[in-house]
Amino acid sequence: MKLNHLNEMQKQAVIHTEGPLLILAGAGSGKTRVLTHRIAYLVEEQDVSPYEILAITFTNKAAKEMRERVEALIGGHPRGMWISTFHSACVRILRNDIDKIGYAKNFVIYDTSDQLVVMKEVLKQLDYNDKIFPPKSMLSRIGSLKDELIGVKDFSDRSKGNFRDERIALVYEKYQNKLKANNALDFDDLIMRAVQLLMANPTELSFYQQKFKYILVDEFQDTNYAQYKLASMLASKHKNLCVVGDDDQSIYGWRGADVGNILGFEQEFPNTKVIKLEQNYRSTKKILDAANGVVANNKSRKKKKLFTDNNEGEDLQYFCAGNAYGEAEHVAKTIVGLMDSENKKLSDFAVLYRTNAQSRVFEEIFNKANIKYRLYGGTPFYGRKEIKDVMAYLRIIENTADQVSLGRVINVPKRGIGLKSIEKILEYAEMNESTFFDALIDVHHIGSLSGSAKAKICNFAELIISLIEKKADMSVTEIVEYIYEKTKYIDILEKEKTVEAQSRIENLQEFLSLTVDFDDNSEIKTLEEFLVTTSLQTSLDTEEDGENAVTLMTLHSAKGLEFPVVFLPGMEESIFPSHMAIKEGNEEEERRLCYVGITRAMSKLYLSHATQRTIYGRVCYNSISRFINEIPDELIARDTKYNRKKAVRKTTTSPLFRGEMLEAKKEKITYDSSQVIRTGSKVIHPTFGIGTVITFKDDMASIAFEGKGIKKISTSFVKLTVC
DNA sequence: TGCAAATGCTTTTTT
DNA sequence: AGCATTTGCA
Repeated sequence: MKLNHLNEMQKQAVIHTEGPLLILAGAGSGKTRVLTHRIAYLVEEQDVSPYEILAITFTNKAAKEMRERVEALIGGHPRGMWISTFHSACVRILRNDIDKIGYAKNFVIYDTSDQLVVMKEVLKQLDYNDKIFPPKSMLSRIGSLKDELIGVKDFSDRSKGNFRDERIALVYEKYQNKLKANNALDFDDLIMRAVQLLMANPTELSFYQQKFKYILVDEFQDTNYAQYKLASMLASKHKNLCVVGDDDQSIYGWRGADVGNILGFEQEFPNTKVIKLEQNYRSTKKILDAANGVVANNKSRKKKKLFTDNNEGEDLQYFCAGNAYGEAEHVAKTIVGLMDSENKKLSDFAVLYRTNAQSRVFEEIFNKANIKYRLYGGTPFYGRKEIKDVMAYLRIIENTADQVSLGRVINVPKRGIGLKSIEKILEYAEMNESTFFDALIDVHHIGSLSGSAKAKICNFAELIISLIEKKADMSVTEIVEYIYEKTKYIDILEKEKTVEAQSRIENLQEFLSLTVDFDDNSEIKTLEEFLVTTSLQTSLDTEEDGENAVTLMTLHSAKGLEFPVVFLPGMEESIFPSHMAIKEGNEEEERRLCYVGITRAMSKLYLSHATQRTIYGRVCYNSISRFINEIPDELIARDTKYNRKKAVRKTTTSPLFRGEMLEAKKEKITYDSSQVIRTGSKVIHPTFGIGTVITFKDDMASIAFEGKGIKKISTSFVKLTVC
């Protein structure tokens, strides 16, 4: 196997196969290449069986990519090798042996919205006020407990004496019991339960320890305690644990990721070999220097400095726009310009923003400018109501204990089973200590229900039963078609004749093409398998390859990707760094996020800032981001009259600081001065559309909009286009 | 039961 | 602003 296209450090990382290995891989230093070569090297040169290798990533996409690259290197299918995410590896372990910790093997996986349903029920039953115990924050608290492998018992013990925590411990207990009764696990359970299973069952643990002679973990800086524990447990026999990560790219601390796992790795694993990959192959010198300059401001980090043999490159471009629209227009113009002058393709560009809300303006402007884009994130396909409904039917068929799903669709589409009827069924179930589903079947014995209610419930129960009977000899597609047919879901939507209903129908049809794809291509074609893969899938996984479009995504989703030209808009205090981060003192993580953003760029980087921006419907005047000022001055070309010293002084905690407001207002008027608004002018308003100016004094205009009435508009706050 | 109106949120979100 | 959820009323 040829390794001569690897640099010295990369080569060492590939051939050092025995014992713990920590690879500190800077951005763009070729870590995926190292990982894949390492796996290929083990198989080809060291005669390691693929069966003995476990490679863990965080995303399905990364796992898929790694698998493909390994296949390309060894020229074939690595049979028996586990290349998977933490979660799917855990599902695999749990599927085999979860009965040993009191679950049934056909468990379902609950997503965030399912969790919320369960949590609300818990709080209701405990009679806790959901203002004092908000369901969402209860879930996030419990989530972090699970990330740290703190079970119900542990937490209840350690919260003694703390009034609030004692109560939360009850919530936790009840929540876990409910999940178990539904034979369901949430995402955090997947990891925690897998660890619990292995800890409680030495036979199973030693089976996996024996099996996995070589373990690799990618993005190690993003592991939480539970994931770390899982990896180290599995590796404790052979001690061939190779972890790859970059503490400077740790951006998921808020989700329980612990940089300590990477920083303390050498202490935890004696005789760890440490290899640093510091040569960057991605970016120009100037881009890299900018990234280094920013991240150097962080106090807690392993000292390192990326270098590159790449060209010096161009200056970074900085632009100060009047508002978010001006900012997006500038980006659009730059894209069009570069396509023209440098033959760039749409897919060469990425716009990376801090919050999803920022995408809207870009979408609007790109649509106007006829720039094709691909938006990542947002509501995932599987999160759509209609899709969740179909999935709920499927989940019930697989696991009738799943009350959340039953509750979800018992009256969807509407079949006249109301809340009161459901309560009566629940009562009956509780009295007889049966499941909700069994109560449905027994519906005739529920005296409190009216005859018509009984009939409706009976119909529903029969539908489910017929589905269960048929599932064995039907493909997933056939089952779904059967559900559509029997529930008349699509027919009912068609009668609505609304745009939403139409898009729901399209989604339901799209869902069928997913099931067809599954039926054709999946190795295991059971409904159970379909449910697992879909539960663990996200919007990021559905890629249309070869698509020529500009990428729009958050900085978080951009990790691991690269683009020739990158735009970082919204470089403003309280956007980036976000006001939450400033308030909670998480500045360093934001800075790392900025580092991630800058290092996505290969040859061109554009940063921008808008003096005025509407956030949550309020107009804000944010000062320029501290991160801009941390980029060495000589690397940036400033396409503006903006004065750096002034901005540094201007930085305040409140975005609505008075002085800034006045200053910004002045600037804004200059921005719009090319337009002449007078009585009778036809103007275009970004939200109201076309209108006619009735009166205009100072900067206030009364404008009549077609079908929207007369609005008073401040022309210095809203960008009006005169036509 | 079903709807419209009122209210409440809102950083990031690999699974 | 935009969205989702809850509330209040017919």
